[in-house]
Amino acid sequence: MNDSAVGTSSKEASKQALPRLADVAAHAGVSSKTVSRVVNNEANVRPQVRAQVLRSVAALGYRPNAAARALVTQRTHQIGLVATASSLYGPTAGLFSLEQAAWKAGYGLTLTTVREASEAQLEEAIHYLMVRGVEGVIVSGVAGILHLETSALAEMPLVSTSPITTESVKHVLVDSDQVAGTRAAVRHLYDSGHRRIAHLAGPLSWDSAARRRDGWLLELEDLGLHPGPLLVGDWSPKSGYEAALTLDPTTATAIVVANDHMAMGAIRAFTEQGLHIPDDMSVAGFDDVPEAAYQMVPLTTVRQNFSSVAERSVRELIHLIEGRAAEKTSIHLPTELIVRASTAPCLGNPR
Amino acid sequence: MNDSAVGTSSKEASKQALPRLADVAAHAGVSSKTVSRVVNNEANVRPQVRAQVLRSVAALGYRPNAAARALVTQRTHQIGLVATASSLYGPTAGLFSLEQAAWKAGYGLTLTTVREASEAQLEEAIHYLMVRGVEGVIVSGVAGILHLETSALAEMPLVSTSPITTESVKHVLVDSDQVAGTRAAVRHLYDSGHRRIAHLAGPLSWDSAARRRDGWLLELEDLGLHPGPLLVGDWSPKSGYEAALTLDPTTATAIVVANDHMAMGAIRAFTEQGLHIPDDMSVAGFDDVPEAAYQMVPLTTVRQNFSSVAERSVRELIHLIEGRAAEKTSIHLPTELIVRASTAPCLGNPR
DNA sequence: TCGCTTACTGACAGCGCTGTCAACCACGTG
DNA sequence: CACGTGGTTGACAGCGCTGTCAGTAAGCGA
Repeated sequence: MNDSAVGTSSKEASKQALPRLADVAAHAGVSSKTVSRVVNNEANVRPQVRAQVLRSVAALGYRPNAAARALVTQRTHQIGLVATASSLYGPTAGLFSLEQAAWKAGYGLTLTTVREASEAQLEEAIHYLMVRGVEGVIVSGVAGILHLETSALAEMPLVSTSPITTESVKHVLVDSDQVAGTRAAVRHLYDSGHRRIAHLAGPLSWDSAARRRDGWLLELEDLGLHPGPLLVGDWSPKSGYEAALTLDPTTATAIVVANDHMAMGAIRAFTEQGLHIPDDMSVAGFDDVPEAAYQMVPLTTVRQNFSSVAERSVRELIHLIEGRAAEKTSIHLPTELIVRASTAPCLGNPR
Repeated sequence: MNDSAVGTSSKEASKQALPRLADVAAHAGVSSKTVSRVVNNEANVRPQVRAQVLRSVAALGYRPNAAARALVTQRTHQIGLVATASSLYGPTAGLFSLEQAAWKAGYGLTLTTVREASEAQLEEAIHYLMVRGVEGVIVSGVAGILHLETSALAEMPLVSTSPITTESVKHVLVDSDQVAGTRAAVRHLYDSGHRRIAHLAGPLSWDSAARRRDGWLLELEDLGLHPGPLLVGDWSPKSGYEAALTLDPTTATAIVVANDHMAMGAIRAFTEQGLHIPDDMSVAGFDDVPEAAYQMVPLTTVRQNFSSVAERSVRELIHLIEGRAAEKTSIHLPTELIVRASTAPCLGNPR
């Protein structure tokens, strides 16, 4: 076996010049097509030939060229992710699960971000990914109800967390069941005797914020209760703190907060005002961030299973990419109420 | 202007068949090379020809094929990111800044994760990215001191947060100055009268955990103090809680914790044991997560500027990709001590 | 007027790979 | 012994784009 064999046939010396299929073929004494067969694990190659090719591949350190392969097969095995550029826990938590799920399915993940969730930015992001050759797109943690109608997008498989209106049939929504989540929180507070239940919502331009508020509203209605005060924050602990400061404590005995970080800010604000949590005010969060259980007052919250959402998103997207029609266009995964110490039975008399 | 013009010259009907350069060329009545010039914004094209081509590009909705372009230019303008698959705040926080910085520089970001930070997994991840055609790799939030010696990797530009030993000169380390961070926290406690200062470290297989511990040790040494107890957690609030439970409160009046989430768990544990924060025990964290300021006891902490680290990482990587030699092989960005309410002057008599 | 420079344009090859198809070989089988 | 038959292999074209280089037209000074 010759020892210096990498590179193009004739001349070539210093440049690294990655080995190509032809180099492996020459080294193994077969045609490049046969090497291609081995590399792609196709049938109908004699075992000993396959072994020899494999040896040459290892000897030369051959790695297939993705661009060349993509060019001829018209497949890139890349999926694109559009995320909002924020380090909010929610959008972030599913990210690595997304990558792992894609990886298991043989797809790579190209990431891009939008600063705000406008139609224009989203379309730009998707175009950016299309130029990059992705075969499908996941839109995660983007705010509102977006309408996309560029015809080029209509053929692009799309899975999103927010309802996006498209002309495409290749579009599925996968998310936690936000409505059921806040409904469960409200019901829990009701069962503990609370009758005046406030809500601290996320920015209502976000669909998930609006849906959590809807759950609060719907459950109150079913229970025959008038809604308590509605406050609005921006998901940040700071906004939770500031919003809670504006709440008149006589108007509510409990509050359902749209995420854990705002709930932490709110608890801080209530405490500063001399309210005791949970005796004077019950507080429920949403997300179950890792530190929720280890707060000074461990937080009652609605746990989202971000990795399930991520895995399901990838699964549905790959179905779309492979041409299988979606069974449902909208999938809501269950949430779980985790009762800890920030909620307690209502001490006052239920009105 | 004709209205139905997309597709290959002769036959073709139903299939979408994205327009190619040649289609645009035919539509505009020029050669495909001229279209290429316009699309790539090269000089020496008559303004009116350029305008006509641009009109045809828009009319057909042409988008260049990245694979074909990459094949001929040998450039993919993709960079790869290797991250550990955890939703730790630190590794996650810089992610979007990384993407934005790459985007501004004209590069795409391909993400991959490793479950644990072994040499084998890292090499596999980098190979995965190489097959995907990335021109450089950023390794973020990966634990220990890794040694890579595969010759193929030696040519791959690499920026990492942890010290990775390679034979490559194309390798730069960019990170927050961890040592200075904990030194500042220790110094702050010393200045408040504390003389017995404990440390709750992250998993010491992580280089950043080890360096934070070193900062604690070094500053104590400079101050002529004996180190207080050393506890070890795994970055999670839970581990902080459990570790703090094992601390004998008579052996320390203050503790420097290696991240905010463990600090939260520790505060919870101290409180359960009847210790008052900060009067009975001062606690300092690390990271400045958004909710740190809004805890029941707002957390004194060391703020890392994750977006600076991310931007600098991308900048250095692109320098390496473009062949400029690195000026420094190791860059430490400053941290900032944020004093809040979880640390206070020592009440007991300084030994 | 010629020669020379400059601005612009297009023909053509080929990046590294895979799909198609024909060729080949070793087996039975009629 | 001629003839399939199925397993195995390689020649060749071409995916969509860009680099090279030659060619054409226009401008300009002598």
